[in-house]
Amino acid sequence: MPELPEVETVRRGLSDLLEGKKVMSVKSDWHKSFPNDQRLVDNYLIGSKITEVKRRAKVIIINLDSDYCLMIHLKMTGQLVYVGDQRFGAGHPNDSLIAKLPDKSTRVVLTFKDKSSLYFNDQRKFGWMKLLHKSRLNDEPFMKSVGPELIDPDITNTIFVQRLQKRPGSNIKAVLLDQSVIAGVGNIYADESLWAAKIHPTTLVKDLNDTELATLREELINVLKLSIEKGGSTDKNYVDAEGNKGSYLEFAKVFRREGKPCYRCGSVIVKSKVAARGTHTCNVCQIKKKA
DNA sequence: CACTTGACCTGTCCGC
DNA sequence: TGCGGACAGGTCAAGT
Repeated sequence: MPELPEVETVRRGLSDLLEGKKVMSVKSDWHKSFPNDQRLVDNYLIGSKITEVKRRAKVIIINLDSDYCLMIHLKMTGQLVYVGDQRFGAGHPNDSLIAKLPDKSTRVVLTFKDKSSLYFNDQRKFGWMKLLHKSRLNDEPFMKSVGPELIDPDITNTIFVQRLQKRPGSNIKAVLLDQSVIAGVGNIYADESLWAAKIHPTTLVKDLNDTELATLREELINVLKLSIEKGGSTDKNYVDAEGNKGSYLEFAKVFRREGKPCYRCGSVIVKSKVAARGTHTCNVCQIKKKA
């Protein structure tokens, strides 16, 4: 999906657009995208007002003024796009996307009292929107296992290193992608931060010293913060709450740059498979290390 | 237990 | 133009 910067960008947009909106109706024609009991939907979603839009790792949480909330995971291709009266305005930059909604990727539509709507689009149907009692949120499997986020200032380098070193025999990229170790990093920002830290993705955690891990942490934080500033990365599907694409990939150093020269040394960026994911590296700058 | 692979889906692109 | 296969930003369950 969208990784932490994309989800945070969506959250910020929705927070401005949705707070105070009263839900009037919900429509979904793909059960796995909206796996909720109709009675609960009728009693605790319809007629409720949105009070707050939060994020934890790559999950969005929309709090309602009932005791319930919506927990949303966008997975690979999910979008949450709000359409208000700009659909009818002239010259809006996103007219083309917004005017077409709902489209064939639309899985759930929430309509509000003021006639505006929130579209949950998800081409690949991996994502979901669950209505949960607020007190049960932390019983969800994802919430139970999810680790801390590096953009949280309380997560010191010591904590970061301790968490990674619980997986000494795994390659560093697989560990960065494991949400129970560190939350929010996905394929793009794993590749970007490893390039910046000059670490090859197949290097085993136990073969990295404290200096290298400290550098990796710094670079992860830099990459995540820069991407949030740029509104995230749009590779194919990702858009924010108003249908805008993110611009981070214009600044990417390796991701999707296979065949192009490394910005540091000029060698050709190559694509391989690590941890079952497409992986971009400069194999001159990023040497696989063995202790 | 630690770690890796397949499954969940649709759409697109590439080679034959 | 069609068809098969690989691949796509994520996470689980099931395998070794």
